Amino acid sequence: MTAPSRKTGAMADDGDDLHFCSTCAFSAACMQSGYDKSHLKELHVLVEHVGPFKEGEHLFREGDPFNAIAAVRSGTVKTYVTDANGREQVQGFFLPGEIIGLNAISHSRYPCNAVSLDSVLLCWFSFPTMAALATRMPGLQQQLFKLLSEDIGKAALLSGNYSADERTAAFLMGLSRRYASRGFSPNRFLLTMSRTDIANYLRLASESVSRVFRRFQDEGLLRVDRREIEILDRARLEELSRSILRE
Amino acid sequence: MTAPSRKTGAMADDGDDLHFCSTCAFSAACMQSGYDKSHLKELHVLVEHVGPFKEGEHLFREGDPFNAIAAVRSGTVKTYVTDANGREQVQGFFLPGEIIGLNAISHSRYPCNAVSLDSVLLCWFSFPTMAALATRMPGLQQQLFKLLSEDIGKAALLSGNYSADERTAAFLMGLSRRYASRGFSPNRFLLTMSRTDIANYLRLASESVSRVFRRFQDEGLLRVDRREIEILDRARLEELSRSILRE
DNA sequence: GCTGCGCACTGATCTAGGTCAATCGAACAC
DNA sequence: GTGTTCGATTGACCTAGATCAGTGCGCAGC
Repeated sequence: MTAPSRKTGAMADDGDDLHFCSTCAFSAACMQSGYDKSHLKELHVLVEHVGPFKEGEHLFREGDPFNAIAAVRSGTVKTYVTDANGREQVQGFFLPGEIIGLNAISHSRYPCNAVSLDSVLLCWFSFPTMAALATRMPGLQQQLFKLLSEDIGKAALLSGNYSADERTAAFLMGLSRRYASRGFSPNRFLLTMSRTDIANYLRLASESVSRVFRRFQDEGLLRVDRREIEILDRARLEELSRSILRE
Repeated sequence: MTAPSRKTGAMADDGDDLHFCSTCAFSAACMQSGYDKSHLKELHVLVEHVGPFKEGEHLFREGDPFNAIAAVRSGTVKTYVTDANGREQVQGFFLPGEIIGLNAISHSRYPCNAVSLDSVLLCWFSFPTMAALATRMPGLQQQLFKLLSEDIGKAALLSGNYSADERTAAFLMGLSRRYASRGFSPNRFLLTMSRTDIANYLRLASESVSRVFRRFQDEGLLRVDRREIEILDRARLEELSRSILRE
């Protein structure tokens, strides 16, 4: 929560027509929800644009008091906890447009750490303000319920007992779909995280991730060059990830 | 959602002072949230008491349209999905007082199956009504956010890569705490689910669950007799489950 | 150019837990 | 009582993936 170059009163230099940043999921949601100028007073304290965070900088740490959720504007954020034996358990990667911190509401503290993997820009949304606004904008309330509910499902995905191949395929297809939905190429993208991060996310050893990548490449499913990924056999990868991504 | 002996207009025979059933988490929440008689009109369609469901009967199935969340009044409910190879993945067990179906909001369909493990009584809460009410009762809205947020955390617990011992210990201590918080004995309780269900929940083979139970018994951590559990060395079990249950 | 550093990769082993196959035993029907 | 059934248990293997130990290699600093 200690952010560099914080801009209080977010709307200040964004122009009058853009009360939410273009990449935020809430933007559309709020517009659809009957937002109008009469809500402007709240909006002035609702959104706060911050960043850039440098690679390795923390957005918040486990135990920090919670009062805002964040939308990624650019870059990638990793959330993780450190378990009893000091091992890092990666909980998720957040791409532009995705929302971080919904799991912090219940205990009013962030239950995990969040760190930027590259140069990251964020919007902070004051949660109390958001909630207050939601009582007057049923569509916004519904959107929040929906986002929260989605995150329950996402968290459950990881928990099945799947093979290293299935996990890895699902990880790649998941990224591909998410990039595609933001208008990036679904078939060529850069991994912004290390093999170790991927492994900690998939509950594998980083060596296993290397081996699976290599085998996928040998079998013509994809091309891997360092952190560059090219999907070559989408159908086969979809097939492998079907049991995890469901449908 | 095809319920036996449904009572429409839930309040009918519950007495005027008890607009929510005593075991429902919402009961307290709504009372704290400024609930008063003026909300009575909504309440008449908000809650619907149903049951009993017999062992093995389904409350809902994957893909059913969602319009209500359920609070368990008595008995145990198991939620699960069936993966591509036909294996059952148990997502959770729900004890009296716990809420089922929050993960269905996002897609307006239940994403899993729910089946009763013994004789089950439920309250259904119409979710649209609940949400509408929440716009006028900020405390209720907050409570819903909190429940949803909690479920994200719960779903993440399973997903770590922990040993069979840790998983099993965490499962037992989790049950123990949940029973305790409902006023039951934390040290002696009956498992309402089969070894296979436990194994499918913990992502182990049922044989492994048997072996861990036996070893825990040999080491004096607990006494197991069929489905009866007695916790003997709470400290050691807490220790084993610490990395999963986190504090 | 060289050197050093940190990932990424690869190969050789090890092991936790899965799988397979019996056996046991409580609960129920008769 | 006697079967019968179905989950639980136990033992004997086996295997996916972890671990350990190098090796390779792009890149930054000089």
